[in-house]
Amino acid sequence: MTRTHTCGALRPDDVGADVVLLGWVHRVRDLGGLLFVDVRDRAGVTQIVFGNDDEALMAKGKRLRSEYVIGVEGRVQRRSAETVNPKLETGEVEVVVRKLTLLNEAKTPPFSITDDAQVSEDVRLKYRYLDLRRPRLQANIGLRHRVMTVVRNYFDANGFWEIETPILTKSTPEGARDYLVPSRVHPGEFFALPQSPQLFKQILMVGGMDRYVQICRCFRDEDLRADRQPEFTQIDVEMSFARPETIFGIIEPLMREVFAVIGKKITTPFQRMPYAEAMAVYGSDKPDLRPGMPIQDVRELFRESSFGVFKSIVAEGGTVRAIVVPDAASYSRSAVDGIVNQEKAQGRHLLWARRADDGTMTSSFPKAVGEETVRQLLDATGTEKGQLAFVVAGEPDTTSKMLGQLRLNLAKQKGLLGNDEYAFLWVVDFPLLEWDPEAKRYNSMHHPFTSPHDDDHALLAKEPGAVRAKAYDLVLNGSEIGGGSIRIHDSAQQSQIFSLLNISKEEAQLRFGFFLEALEYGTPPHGGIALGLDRMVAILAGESSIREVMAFPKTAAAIDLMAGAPSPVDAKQLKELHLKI
RNA sequence: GGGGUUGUAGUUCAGUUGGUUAGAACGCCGGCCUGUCACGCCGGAGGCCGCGGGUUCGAGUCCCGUCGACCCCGCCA
Repeated sequence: MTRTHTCGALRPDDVGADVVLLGWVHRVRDLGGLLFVDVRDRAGVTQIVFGNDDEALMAKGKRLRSEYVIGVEGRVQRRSAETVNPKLETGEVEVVVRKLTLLNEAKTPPFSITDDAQVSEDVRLKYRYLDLRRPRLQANIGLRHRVMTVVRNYFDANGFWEIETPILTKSTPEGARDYLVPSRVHPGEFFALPQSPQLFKQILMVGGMDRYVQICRCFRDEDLRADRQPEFTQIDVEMSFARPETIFGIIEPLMREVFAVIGKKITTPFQRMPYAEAMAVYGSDKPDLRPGMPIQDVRELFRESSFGVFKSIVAEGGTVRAIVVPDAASYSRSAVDGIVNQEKAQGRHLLWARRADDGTMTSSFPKAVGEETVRQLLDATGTEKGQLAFVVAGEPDTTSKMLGQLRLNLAKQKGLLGNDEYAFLWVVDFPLLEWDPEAKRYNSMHHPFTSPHDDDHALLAKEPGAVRAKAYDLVLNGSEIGGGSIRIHDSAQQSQIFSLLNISKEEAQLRFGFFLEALEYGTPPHGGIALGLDRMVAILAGESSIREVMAFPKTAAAIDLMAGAPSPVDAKQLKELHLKI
């Protein structure tokens, strides 16, 4: 039996044709002398009909159950006007069965193969092969494929070569925890799975490959989240002779093409925002611009104010910050108190002030502060009638982070995170280094191969913490979907950075010696970026977890519920690998 | 590592102040039914109440522990 059409293909034009459909029994409707079966495949659902003129055939049809795999030979027939099903793409026709072949039986599935079936995620993950049959995942996985195809074609058209890099590679114990693979041949030694092909792609630039791209799997042994899996897929990009603008100029049109896959037009160039501004105004290095509500600094109002608490915080170098909630008329006093109490439970003190629709001011500021100060605050923050301002005082960093979280929570509650809105943003000018107070030393914010900003070279010796990096993150709707940098191509500068990071020559040699040596053989200036494919596709699909766009994701405990991995192994295997548990 | 939500039939859930035989819907099985499409109607089966311990005359319900799922913080150069 050879398939002539998919189950989503037949239309009135096909009436009279003899066709063969292959697929799964989606639903059976047995009316006694008449039997309808919906046959489903990746493309859709088609109704087939058994009449009782052929008793043997009817009897065979009546034995069909959900998810049996069948082949159907028959003639396409137009449905009468009353029996057309407008919910089906193929609903104007049906196939009158002439021959039925049972290709395979199926156990009764634990959940029905429809999107409306409510199933807990552990059941879905255990029976992932059934979950994958459902329209939602079929659509998501199909979308993922189309995005990957667009990406490959785009980079090919722009002169990039897709080059594979090793999966078994060298552990570089900075950054995330490595997944290790023991070497059988070399007792006591290990490969690591790549956290990203960082060094290899840079060496490809040394190797004159000029433009590299790879849709590659990366591995990080860290705790999971809705947007983090231990293995995930990056669109990894590296270009010789690149400046940040070169990278933006390649990625922005790519995003246009990717979003065209779901029929969305996005505007380029994307907004750019220095890291410092993102932190101050949105309390995050990956701000979601959709809900508005920027954080405002109102410290000057309180420098000489009658509000002693705020005044002394400002005097000690702290700050006072606020966000204004629009359309807050619906917020009852108890709702506002609820928000304040929630913050209080986390040890954070939140004040508020509002203007009612009639202009009346109310606030949680102490009486002694006075109405005039509250009015100034509302004026300064632009809080209009029907709006509400939340205010917090303290260290700049803490206040911003707190208000940043609050604004996201409020936005979520108020439904301000439009699912059809795409707010792209380049966050630029990241600090090169961040101070680790415990270890009392600097760490790379991005990675140790990131080039310092041209204007900040002089600061390297004097004030390393103030040096900006030529690093950039691509942020979409509050999700970090990519990050990259221009790299150091000069081995002397690379050594300088290592010494700032307190990595000794010997240590650097041990960890990245091969890479440092490569830098000495005529390395072109270069830079790149890595985009998180899973996160990108999740946003395109409107999913809140990347598990919904991966065929075989792991649980929050990093377990594959279907395959049952990880699992113990034979003593023999351990012995060969020179391992003892 | 920490915080929160959660676990009862195949699935999703209900289950009162601790009290007879643990319910519903869908699914499943059987019967009837010639225009259904979430077919309908009639009947039936189906439970280690996650697991272990404790309190109690008595535990799905209370207590302790443990395991799994999800979300968040830490972590993720």
